[in-house]
Amino acid sequence: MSKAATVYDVADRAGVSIATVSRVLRSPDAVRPATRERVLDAVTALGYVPSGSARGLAERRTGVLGLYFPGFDAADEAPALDALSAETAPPFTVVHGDADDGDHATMLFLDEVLRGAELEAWKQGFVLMVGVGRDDPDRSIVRDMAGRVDGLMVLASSVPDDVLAGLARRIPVVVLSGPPRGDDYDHVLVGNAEAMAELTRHVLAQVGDGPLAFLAGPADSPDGAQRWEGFATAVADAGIPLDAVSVVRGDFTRASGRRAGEELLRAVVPSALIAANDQMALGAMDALRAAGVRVPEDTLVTGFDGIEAAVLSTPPLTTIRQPMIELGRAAVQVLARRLERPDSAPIVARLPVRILLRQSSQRPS
Amino acid sequence: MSKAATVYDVADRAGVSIATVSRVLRSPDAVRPATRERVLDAVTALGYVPSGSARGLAERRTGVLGLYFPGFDAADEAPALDALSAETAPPFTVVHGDADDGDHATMLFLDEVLRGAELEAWKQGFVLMVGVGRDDPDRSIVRDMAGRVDGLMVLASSVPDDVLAGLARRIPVVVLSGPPRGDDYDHVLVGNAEAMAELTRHVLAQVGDGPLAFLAGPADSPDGAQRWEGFATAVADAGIPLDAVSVVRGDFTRASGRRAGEELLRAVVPSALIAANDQMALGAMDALRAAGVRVPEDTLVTGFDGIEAAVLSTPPLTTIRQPMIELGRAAVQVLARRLERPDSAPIVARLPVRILLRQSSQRPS
DNA sequence: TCGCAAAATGTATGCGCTTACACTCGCTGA
DNA sequence: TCAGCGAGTGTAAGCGCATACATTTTGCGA
Repeated sequence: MSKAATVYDVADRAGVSIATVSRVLRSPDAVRPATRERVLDAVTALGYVPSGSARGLAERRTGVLGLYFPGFDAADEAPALDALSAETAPPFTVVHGDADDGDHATMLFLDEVLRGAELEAWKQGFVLMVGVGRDDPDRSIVRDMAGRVDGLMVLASSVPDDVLAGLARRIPVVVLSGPPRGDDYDHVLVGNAEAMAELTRHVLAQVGDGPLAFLAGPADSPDGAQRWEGFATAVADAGIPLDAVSVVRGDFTRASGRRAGEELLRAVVPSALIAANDQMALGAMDALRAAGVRVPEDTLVTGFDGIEAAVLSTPPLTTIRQPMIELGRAAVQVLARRLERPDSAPIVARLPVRILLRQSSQRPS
Repeated sequence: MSKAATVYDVADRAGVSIATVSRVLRSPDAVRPATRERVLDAVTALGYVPSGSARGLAERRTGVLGLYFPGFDAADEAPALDALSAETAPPFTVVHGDADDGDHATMLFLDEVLRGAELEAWKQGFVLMVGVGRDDPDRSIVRDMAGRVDGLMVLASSVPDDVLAGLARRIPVVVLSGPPRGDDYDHVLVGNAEAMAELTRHVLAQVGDGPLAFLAGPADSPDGAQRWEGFATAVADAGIPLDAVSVVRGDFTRASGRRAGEELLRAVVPSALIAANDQMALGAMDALRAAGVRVPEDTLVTGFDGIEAAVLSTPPLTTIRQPMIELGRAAVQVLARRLERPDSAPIVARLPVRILLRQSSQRPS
């Protein structure tokens, strides 16, 4: 790590000017093969790696795209870890039984978005920088990132409107999966409401006007709202009055789904139970099973998200899978396009959702 | 996006020199409150965001850490996606049944490492840049990253030795979870072998010298090798000759585990079956169940990885969970330490693994 | 052999910021 | 009253690279 070589060092060693060194790296055929060889030899000999900062400054573009996520509260309360003094720790610990991991779900989705973004960024020749939103008054990660990247992708509502507007004055911004708002931004949307409506129709087609139940998410969840909306649309379209539907609200956890299921059963056994996410649907199925209600024979159940546990449950849970990987990829594509055509009209890309029909929603014939 | 304001613009508007602007941003109390106000006003008015490149160049450090992963082959063959022309696509598609997602597992682990790294990077005031290794002859992402970051974390064997050595001359490098090799690098290790040995002892304590089976991974997998090693150590220590163990090799998939299980059963019903990963263990349990062999009454089974399906299986599968989040966090800590003390001796952090004892390995009393 | 266009290389400037150093004040203590 | 001082601010020199433009070299035809 001896002081990092620069173009000057390479130029010296190869007996050329720095311009030639730069050219060898940027447009190799602009320099005579013999010279090129000399330079490349010097490069490897010195272990030269061009400074991204200097490059970025001179080129006026960094080749980096930023992806900004809302924070996972859970992670912030992570226990302190001191790897540096862990030398004396035992190489393993034994755990009997298992604590429940809790709200893993949304994190997994974000991971997929990230993977998609990384993949596409690579294809387009960009590098990816990631940031997670945490409520830090003075040190703002988004601003920080905005100064380092050519374009920014933000998950809906992870950045306050005014801040976002400020950043958009400097670099292109694309908003992921949130409703178009301030709207000079580019957007990538997912048709959640439409898919939920379709799934609801699928269920209604089987249960006719039997008693219907909806297991809603927290009142302040935008996702939850969208899903309710799709459901409500389909129900209304079918000519069923919305107040004929039993609506119970949970908090997206399996436990809350279980409680909701028990609550529902005290009144009536619904012909179909549509949940705003998989965890709650699974919890409700627990409650149904405990009460001796069979799924799907007596009650149809559907979820939303497509978590792994949904395919492993008995019966397997019908659900809706958002194209998270594609979401990430699409965001990068949109951003790349925007960068090459800064003045074109705002782009809105809309991605198809996958409805996974499984046993829990198929009444046996 | 009107041409991005610079320090000069801000200085002009505030009626000060650029040095003062810089000072307001870097060390606010070095400037008189009144002046500071004027500058800050100008900053917000212009939507000024400092250029990371210029800053990095002047400061000779970027404040960015790089995390480099081995590539997921699966992702590379991802179908083309053209989000920009998707306007006409249907908002959803319906899928009956479900394709198996395949080797999700390792990706999930990497996601966790990433989360850990991001969390810790934030705590330490860094931003994170991620890169995925893909075999691209000319365009090398690692080099690219190396030029943009203050330090680099690489997953074991995702970077050829010679390349890594070159990069290490420029910036600090820490290697994650791989055996110490070239070794001037800092390392973060996980005691997989030790944990596997301990788990094996736990099993041996119950089955005595009953017939033992080991379900190995592919011959070329370093992970698989480590796990075998731990197992072999414990077996040898118990005075059991290694050739008394039935060893069957799989490829880490559930299907291969199932085949291996069937193969084993043709010879003998083992008292315990220790698998090199969860997928194969689950596959083997499928085979055992199909053959009417009860777990854990007749045969104890253990896995490795701690995937979600392992806790959902019947019976729940005993397994070993690597501390992936901590791995990421530790890597950042090590790197941060290295950056502030460039000349201290190579750091080796060793993280404890968690052994999750569940029903599949507990002979009922 | 010489002349000239094209190819190859060198020179010099600027990208936007940090920071060492120089400078200007308004005060303090002698 | 004035030297001396420190706080506050300005000036200017890079940081390492890309690149427009100037200069040299090469290749080729005459």
